[in-house]
Amino acid sequence: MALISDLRVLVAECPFYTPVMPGSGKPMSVRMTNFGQLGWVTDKAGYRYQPCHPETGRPWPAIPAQLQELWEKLARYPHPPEACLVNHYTGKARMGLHQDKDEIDFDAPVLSVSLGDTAVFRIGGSSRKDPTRSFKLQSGDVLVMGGPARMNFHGVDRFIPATSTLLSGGGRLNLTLRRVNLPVN
DNA sequence: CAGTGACG
DNA sequence: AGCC
Repeated sequence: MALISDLRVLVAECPFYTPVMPGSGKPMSVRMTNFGQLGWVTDKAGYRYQPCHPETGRPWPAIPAQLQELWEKLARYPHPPEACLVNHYTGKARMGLHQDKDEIDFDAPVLSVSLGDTAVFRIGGSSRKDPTRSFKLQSGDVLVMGGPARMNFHGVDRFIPATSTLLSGGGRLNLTLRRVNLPVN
């Protein structure tokens, strides 16, 4: 897969870092980096989108063309993504139920690409108390959260080790393409 | 309070 | 959309 070799090169320029929770500074279990004009970051000060890597200070590299094309095909949204959050799951990494709500444009979908080990994904409704269900997300699966599902709570319970050989070190990579700001035109 | 948390 |  050509995307994987691209990703290796890009991640070398914008290394994964360990994000921490606002206020508490508690480290999250996933490691993160971003591509695109804007990247989602979290630190003691809060959640936000910013143009540069919090540790290197360099701008995030561009979103790979292959991912841009995937957005064009599947997002059904007439403007390009501005951000690609890259989450790396290793060991006991998980992601609790949350909403993606730090964007301004809620009309654009969030498009997620799973790579590497299979994830046990969980999704509920737009209210925290809505019932949830879980299903597996395999390497190569693309999930579009758009329309009424845009604000659904979702997370990753765990990943299942050794279910893919795509990533040399094992683990799971999740790429989420997002639009952040409202389009100007 | 917490919390992209634990639990579902 | 939030609301333990």
